[in-house]
Amino acid sequence: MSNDFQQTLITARRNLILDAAIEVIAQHGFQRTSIKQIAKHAGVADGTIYNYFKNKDELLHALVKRLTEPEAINLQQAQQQQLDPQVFLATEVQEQMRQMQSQFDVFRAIIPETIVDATLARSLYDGIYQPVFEIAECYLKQLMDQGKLPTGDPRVMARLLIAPSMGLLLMRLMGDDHIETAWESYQEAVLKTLTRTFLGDSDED
Amino acid sequence: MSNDFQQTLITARRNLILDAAIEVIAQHGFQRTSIKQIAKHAGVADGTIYNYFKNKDELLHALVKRLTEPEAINLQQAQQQQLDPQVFLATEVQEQMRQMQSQFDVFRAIIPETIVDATLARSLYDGIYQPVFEIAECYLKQLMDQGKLPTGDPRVMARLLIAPSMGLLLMRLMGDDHIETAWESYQEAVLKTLTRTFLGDSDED
Amino acid sequence: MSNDFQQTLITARRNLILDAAIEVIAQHGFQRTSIKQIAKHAGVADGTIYNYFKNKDELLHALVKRLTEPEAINLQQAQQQQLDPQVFLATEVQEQMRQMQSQFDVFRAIIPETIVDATLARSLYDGIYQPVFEIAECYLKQLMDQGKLPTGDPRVMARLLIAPSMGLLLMRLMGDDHIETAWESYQEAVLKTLTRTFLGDSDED
Amino acid sequence: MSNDFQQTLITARRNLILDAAIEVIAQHGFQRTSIKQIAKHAGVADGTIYNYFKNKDELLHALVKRLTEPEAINLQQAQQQQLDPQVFLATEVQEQMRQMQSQFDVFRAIIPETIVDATLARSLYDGIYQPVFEIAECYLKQLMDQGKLPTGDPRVMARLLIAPSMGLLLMRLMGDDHIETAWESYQEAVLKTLTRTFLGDSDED
DNA sequence: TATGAATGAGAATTCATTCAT
DNA sequence: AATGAATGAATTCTCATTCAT
Repeated sequence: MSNDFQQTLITARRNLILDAAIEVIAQHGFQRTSIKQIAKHAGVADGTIYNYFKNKDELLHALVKRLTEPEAINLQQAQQQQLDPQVFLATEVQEQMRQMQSQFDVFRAIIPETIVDATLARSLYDGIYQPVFEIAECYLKQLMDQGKLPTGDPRVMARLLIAPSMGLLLMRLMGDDHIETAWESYQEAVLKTLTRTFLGDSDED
Repeated sequence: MSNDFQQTLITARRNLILDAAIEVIAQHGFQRTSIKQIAKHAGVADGTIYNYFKNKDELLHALVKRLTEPEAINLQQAQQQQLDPQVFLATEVQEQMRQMQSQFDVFRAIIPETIVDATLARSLYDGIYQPVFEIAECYLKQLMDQGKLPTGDPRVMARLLIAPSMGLLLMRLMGDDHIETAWESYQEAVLKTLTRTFLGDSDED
Repeated sequence: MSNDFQQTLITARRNLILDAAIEVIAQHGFQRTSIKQIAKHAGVADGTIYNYFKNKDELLHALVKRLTEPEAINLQQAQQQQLDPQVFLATEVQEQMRQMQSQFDVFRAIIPETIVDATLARSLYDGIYQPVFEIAECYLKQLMDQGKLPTGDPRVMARLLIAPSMGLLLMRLMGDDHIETAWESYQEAVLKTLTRTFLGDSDED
Repeated sequence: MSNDFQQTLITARRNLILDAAIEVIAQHGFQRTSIKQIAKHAGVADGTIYNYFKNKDELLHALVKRLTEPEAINLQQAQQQQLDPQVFLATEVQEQMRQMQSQFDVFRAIIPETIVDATLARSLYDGIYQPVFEIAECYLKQLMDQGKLPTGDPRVMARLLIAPSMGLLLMRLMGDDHIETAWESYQEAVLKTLTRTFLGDSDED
C-alpha cells in the first residue's frame, strides 16, 4: 500500500530528473552538461541523481529507453491491421514526424551521443528504427508481390521511406529555422512526395 | 621565396593535424578525444597544436571551414549553367552524396558537435546547405514559372530535395550497416525517387 | 522488567551489528567498507546503525572495547596465582595466541586502523598489551630477584615475550598461508623457543 | 645527453613525490590522505602526481617497489657466503631490524594497506620476506643435516626467526613508546634470544 | 525505533592550456 | 617552431550522516 505509493513517488522523481536532464542537455549537449547542472535544474542534490541512475551515461540510456518503450505500441497496431497502402504510408510517416516534433528535445539530447557511442546508437536503432524497417520491408514486399510496386530491394526502399523525415530532423537539429517553424508543412509535404514515389502519381490537390 | 616555402610547410602541417584529428575524432567523438590523442596521432607534441589552432574548439571550426571552402566550386558551376532539370537534379544529388561518402569521417566528427553548438552549425549550414538551397530554390521557382512543376513553397521543396540524402547520412552515422555498405545503391535510389517526385513519372534506365 | 528486556534486545542488536561489521571489515578493510555494506550484512537499515553508534569511527572503537573487556578476566586469574614459571609462560603465550586465532577477524579489522589512529591504538594497547606487560614485567622481576633469570631490562624482556606471537599475527595478516594453516604448530613452537630463551635449555617432550 | 639529464630530473621528482607521500601517509594513513595533501607536501600540483603515477594506488605500489628493490642486494650476499651460523643469524636479524628502523615511515605507510589489500601484501611479501625465508630455510636445513640443530619444520623455524622483529615492528607501529625509543636495545636483545634458541645456550657477555 | 531517500562535502581524476627550454 | 612537463579548474562519483515518515 504505502509501498505502491513509494514506488509512484520514486518513478515520479526519476522522471523529474529525466525531464530536467532533457532540457539542459538539449541546450548544451550531453558532454558539456555537468551533473551539477542537471541536479540544479531538477531541484535536487548532485548525489540524488546517483540514487536513480548508476552514472551519467546511464541517464542517457534511460532517456533512450523511455523514448523507445511506450511508443512501440503505435507500431504494433499498424502492423496488425491490413492497411490500405495509402493509409499505411500516412500513418507511418505521420507517427514518425509527430514523435520527432513532440520529442524534439529528447532527440536533440540523444542523437549527438548516438553518433558517437555505438551502444547507444544500437539501443535507439533497435528501439525505434528497426521495428519500422521490419514492418515497412514486410509491407513493401507484399505490395511488390501484388504488383502494386516496381520490384526493388525492400531494405533500400524501407530506408528511403524514413530518410526524408530523418533528414528533416537532422537539418532541424542543425538549426534550420524554416524546418523548425514549419514542421507541420513538412509533415504534409513529405507524405505527398512519398505517396508519389511509392504509390505512383496519385491524385491530390 | 623562403617565405612561400615556409607557408607551404605550415599549411601542410596544419592539414596533417587536421587529418589526424578527423580520424581520432570520428572514432571517439570530439569531447571524448583529448588534444594528447590528436597530437600523438599526428606525430606532434601537444603544445604544437596550439601553434596552429587557438584552442580545441578552433580545430573543429577549421575542419568545417576546410570542408566548406573548396567544395563550393562545384556548386558555382552548377549555378552558372542553365541546366536541363533532370541533369540539375542528378548533379546536385550526386554531388551531395558523393561528398557525404568521401568526407564521411569529417561529417562523423563534425555533425554531433554541430547539433550541440549553434555557431558551428551555422558555419556548416552557411557553408554547405544554404548555397544549395539558394540555387535549388531559384531553380525550382524557374521550373514553377515555366509550369513544369506544380506550385508550392520553394523553401520546402528545396529542403525536400536534400532531406533524403541527409536522412541517409544520419542513419549511417547512427550505425546503419546496410546504408554504409550499399551507399552507392542508395545514391541511385535517391536520385530515382527525387526524379519521380520532382519531375513526374520519368523514364528510368 | 520490560526495561531489562529492552536492554537485552538493544545489546543483542548492537552485537549483531558489530559481528556483521567484523565480517565485512575484515574482508575489505575499514575505510573501504561503507556503512551501507555493514547495514546490509547486518540486515538493518543504514540509519539504524546510527542508533547504536555515534558514527562510523565509534563502531571501530566499540570493536576494540568488546575485544578488550571480557578477555581481561583471563589475565587477572594468571596474576593472582603464584605460578610456576613454566606454567606461567605457557598460559600467557597460549592465551595470547588462542585469542589471536579465535578473534582473528577482529584483529584483521582493527589493526590496520590501529596503526593509523593513535587513539585507537592506545585503546587496544591499554586494553590488551599493557596489562600483559605489567604482569610479565612484574613476574620477570621476581624471577630475576630469585636468580632464576639473568638480569636485564624487564620492559624489554616482557616485550620479547609477546613479540613472536605478534610477529606471527602480523605475518598472517599480511597473507602468510603457512602461518594461517598451521597456527597451532606455531603456538607450540613459540612456546618452546620462549621456554628455552627465558627458562634455559629446558627438557622438552 | 639532455635526455639523460631529463631522466635524472624525472626520477628525482618521482622520488620527491614518493618521499612526500611517505611522510603524509605515515602520519594519517593512506586512505585518510588525499592526493591534494600529498601534492601540497611535495610542492607540486595535484595533476603533476598523475604524470608520475597512474593513480593513487600505484603510488603505494611504487613505495613497496622502491623498498624491496635495492635492499635485495644485502640478502644475495648473505646467501653466497658460507657463513658461520652465528654470523648468519646476526647479519640477518640486524639487517631486518636496521631496515625497519631506517624505513619505519615507509612501513607505517605500507603495512596497514598491506593487511587490507592482498595484492600489495603479496608484493611486499615476495619482495622482502619470501627471499629471507628461502635463505633461512635452506640454511636451517643445512644446520639440521649437520646435526647442529634439532630436527623440525624449516618453514616454521624460518618464520620464528623473523617473528620477533616483526612483532616488535607491529608493536611499535601500534604506538609502543619503549620500543620506539629503545629500538637498538631490542635489536641486540632479539639477536641474543634467537642465538640461544637456534644455536643453543651460547656463550655471550 | 527503524527506515532509507536526500544531502552535499570531499575525493580522485582528467585534460585543455601554458611556458620554460 | 617544437616540445612536453606542470598546472589547477572542473568533473564525476562516493558515502557518512541526517531526518521526515
